[in-house]
Amino acid sequence: METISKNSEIKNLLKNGTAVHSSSFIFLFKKNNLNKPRFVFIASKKFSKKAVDRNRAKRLLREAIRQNYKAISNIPVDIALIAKKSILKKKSHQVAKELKQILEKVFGNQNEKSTDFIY
RNA sequence: GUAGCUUCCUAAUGUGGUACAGGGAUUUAUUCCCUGAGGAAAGUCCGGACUCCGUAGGGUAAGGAACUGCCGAAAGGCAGGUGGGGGUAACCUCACGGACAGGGCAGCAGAGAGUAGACCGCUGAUUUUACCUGGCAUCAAAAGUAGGUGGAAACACCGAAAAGUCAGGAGAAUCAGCAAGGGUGAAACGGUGGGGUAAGAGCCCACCAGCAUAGCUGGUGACAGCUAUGGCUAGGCAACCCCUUCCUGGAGCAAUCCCAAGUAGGAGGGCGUUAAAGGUGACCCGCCUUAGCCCUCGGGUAGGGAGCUGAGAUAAAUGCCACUUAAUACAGAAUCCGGCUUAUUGGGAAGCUACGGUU
RNA sequence: GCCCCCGUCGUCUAGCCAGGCCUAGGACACCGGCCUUUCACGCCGGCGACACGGGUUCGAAUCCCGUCGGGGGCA
Repeated sequence: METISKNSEIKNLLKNGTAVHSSSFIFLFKKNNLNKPRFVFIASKKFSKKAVDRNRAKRLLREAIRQNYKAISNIPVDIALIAKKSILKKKSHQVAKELKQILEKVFGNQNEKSTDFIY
């Protein structure tokens, strides 16, 4: 999976992306010009003072994406996942399940051809 | 055996899947191999390396350090010394130059809080008292007073008693001496005993504590022990200012250096020359302001690289699911080292202490 | 990551450097009472804090050390 590397692109995504809230994270997405998805995982210092907590939150989100990567591997979209505090109490499979529900809600069935309606 | 003290070690180079980062080999669909968080990586409390700014000498200011020895680049560590505090003990813990250089502080209480002080108290002298005890005297004085009688009144007559003196004691006042005792306080200018004295006091003496000086012994040293002599006693706070000795230039890898789009602007040169742009204005004239285009130059933004690593990223890698086990907690590298401090689980090692039992 | 600053009632603050008068003052808020037909204003009274743990000192909100929490700057 590919991450977004430029600071300006991330700021653009955070400013103009569409947000979907879940209990343990915020899902932000925006169409890009590539033919594959890109990701960014965010856990700020405000989220937790401890570096361990921030690292764990980002790993949980990355693991959730990895488990659901097949479903969105062809969709050209930039995705930001912003951690919420409650994610630290959850197991990895719970987070993956939450992400799966959101992906189905936003992008529909991955076999469906037209994803344009969401934009 | 139970309870405890001290000093340490260890974080599966675990197994099987499946992902991630860096490197290497092979190939250019790839596949394989190696390496990949900590004892605190943390707090950023110290010190150093490194880099830039400064010219770094001297002085001032500011900050820091301060018993001894060893190690160390320094912080700091280890061992020891002296003096406090805690624990039955093993042991733990705190402090460490100077208060005769100077300034400052000490509420309340208390007589007095700094070369201080006299409240109660102790002592002497003088004065005094209708006090007490004892001796002496029973004269004088008190007194012709109190009181009584007579009288209308003036007045006349009768007519006491205590308070005496000396000595001692007691009380009071004044003056002086004292600092032993009481009491206040966190703290009041050595302790005990004897002599001494009007009463007392290092006033004198003995012993003890402590101080200074000298000597000897032990120790590398801080210091300890012993002996002699001296003078009789010296208060607390420098984590208040301060004094003495020593140390410190400032900033920090988001430091710093290199490469370097686009846009705007700067400098130089050329072209252009009364056109153009902007403002005023509903519009025109008019008025005001400024430029335009091209080339070159360096500075420099986004971005990239170096700094940067036998972990070494730059939106930032160690994850997830099972298994075995005592293996969980605290917790995650961003320039690197050395410390300090704080957080913390399970297992293990060595030495030691107290209590109980057995031999 | 590196470097600074600050913690006092519910809130904003005074006191801190220069220790004792601090059982910590003031304003707003809150509670009760008075005033008013009632509310507001006003008056009176009450409740309420030195971030935490050690140390220095006779004595600490104040001085020293260590934790915890909050805020800011630097590309």
